[in-house]
Amino acid sequence: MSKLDESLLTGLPPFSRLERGQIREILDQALPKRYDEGNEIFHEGHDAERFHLLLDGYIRVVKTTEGGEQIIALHISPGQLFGIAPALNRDTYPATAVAASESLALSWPVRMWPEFTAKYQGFATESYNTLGQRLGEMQTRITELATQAVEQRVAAALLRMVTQSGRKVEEGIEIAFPVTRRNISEMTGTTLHTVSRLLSAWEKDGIVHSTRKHIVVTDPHRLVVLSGVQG
Amino acid sequence: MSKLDESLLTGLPPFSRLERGQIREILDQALPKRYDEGNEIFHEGHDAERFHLLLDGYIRVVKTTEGGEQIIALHISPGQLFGIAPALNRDTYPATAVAASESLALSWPVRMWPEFTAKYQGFATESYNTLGQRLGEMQTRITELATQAVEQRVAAALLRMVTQSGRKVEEGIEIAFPVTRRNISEMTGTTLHTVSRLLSAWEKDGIVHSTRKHIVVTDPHRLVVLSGVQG
DNA sequence: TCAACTCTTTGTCCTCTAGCAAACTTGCGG
DNA sequence: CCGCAAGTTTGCTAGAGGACAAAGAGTTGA
Repeated sequence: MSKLDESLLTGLPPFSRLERGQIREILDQALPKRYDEGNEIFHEGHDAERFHLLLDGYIRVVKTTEGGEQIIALHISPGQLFGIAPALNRDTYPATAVAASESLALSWPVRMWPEFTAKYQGFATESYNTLGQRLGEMQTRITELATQAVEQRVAAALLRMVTQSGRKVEEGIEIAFPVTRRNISEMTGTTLHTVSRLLSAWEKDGIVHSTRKHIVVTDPHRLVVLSGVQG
Repeated sequence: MSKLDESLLTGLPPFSRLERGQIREILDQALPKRYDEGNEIFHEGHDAERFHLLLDGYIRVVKTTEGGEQIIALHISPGQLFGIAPALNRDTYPATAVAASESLALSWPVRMWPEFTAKYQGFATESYNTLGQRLGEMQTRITELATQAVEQRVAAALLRMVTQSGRKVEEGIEIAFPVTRRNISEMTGTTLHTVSRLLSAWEKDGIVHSTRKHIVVTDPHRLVVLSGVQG
């Protein structure tokens, strides 16, 4: 296997404060792996053997209820750590990670986590920052689910995806990974039927343009209004 | 001010691995404070100047939406840290903390957080454990809100409070701090009206006995069934 | 090129529960 | 002891959105 290039990690928050030599060390111990769309990176309840860093693609972190319904806990974008159970002293993964599109990730054995945090100044700090942000996002979702109507939640979910992974195209801003109506319903706690109706209505109003697994937001501003954010 | 007794901290998870001398040091720097029911400990958005440990009583951590609605993010029981913004490198409190009953808490300036985690072996570990648990609880609530009906959510909320703070009385198990119908609605994303109707129905079925601000669960098992947990 | 899937759209029905309104109860402060 | 505020109960109504059903469209693979 050829050596990984150091530029992969330079500039990513968890590693931004490290020196070249340190990054070299870290990379030499990383296991890179490619995942096709739909492939699992790890599974809920299984032993947390490795922690991961997404280099390219998108990951959905999913939880399955006793009733068999799925809900999407989190979207991971390139540059983010995920499956960081060791940071919380957990020994199993609390959810399942699935590639939303073809993805490339590095991973390390969990036993290296203490070493990373102790040895590399700033790694722990950045990791706990990330954790804090996720805690905040979850809080936001709880609030939304508890107080907002379905339409607002779906609008907010689209905006979140656009913000996190929007790529500009001529019509507007496109969500950079495949999303189905069902996926959106799993993010917002509704049914795919309702999501479909909403998207159809918004399409008619010229707010979005959507095809199969593919959504372009043509009028982000009106979506913001729909999401119910006070100015 | 007389010295605080060391036994206050001995046995609490964050400090369980410390020696007497260390506990003495920590206590000497703590500021104890009493709060009446309804008093604020800290307010959302304000500078996070101190982190806190609840010794006695119960704390509600509350978030207010733009629309003015409140939702209860978290309940804190004696022995738990709260307002630990510094652990996540935040410099403002993400939510408001209010005493649910008369409470006693210690607090320390946030600048001591790095010292605590560095100096006292196990403090950081235990703190991040706590954080992991809270993350898990939030995940559970998101799942509930997204997939369960109101009745199941209210049943689950009651059970959670009973588990966290249940005290045995002759009729059954009593929630150890004052709770209003409105409070429960703020935990479950419904209205106080609906909660009132549910409690009335359950009272009729002999599952709970409730008075003003006060709830006793007389048949926990049937409540578990209502909450929809699969066996 | 056909078959099987997966994803999407649309229609209809019906339940749950939010919203509104009003009365009642309890407890506290003056 | 009274009056007021906070908390609770209950009735009524309308509407959102879930459940079910069925058909259409796009993709994949044999």
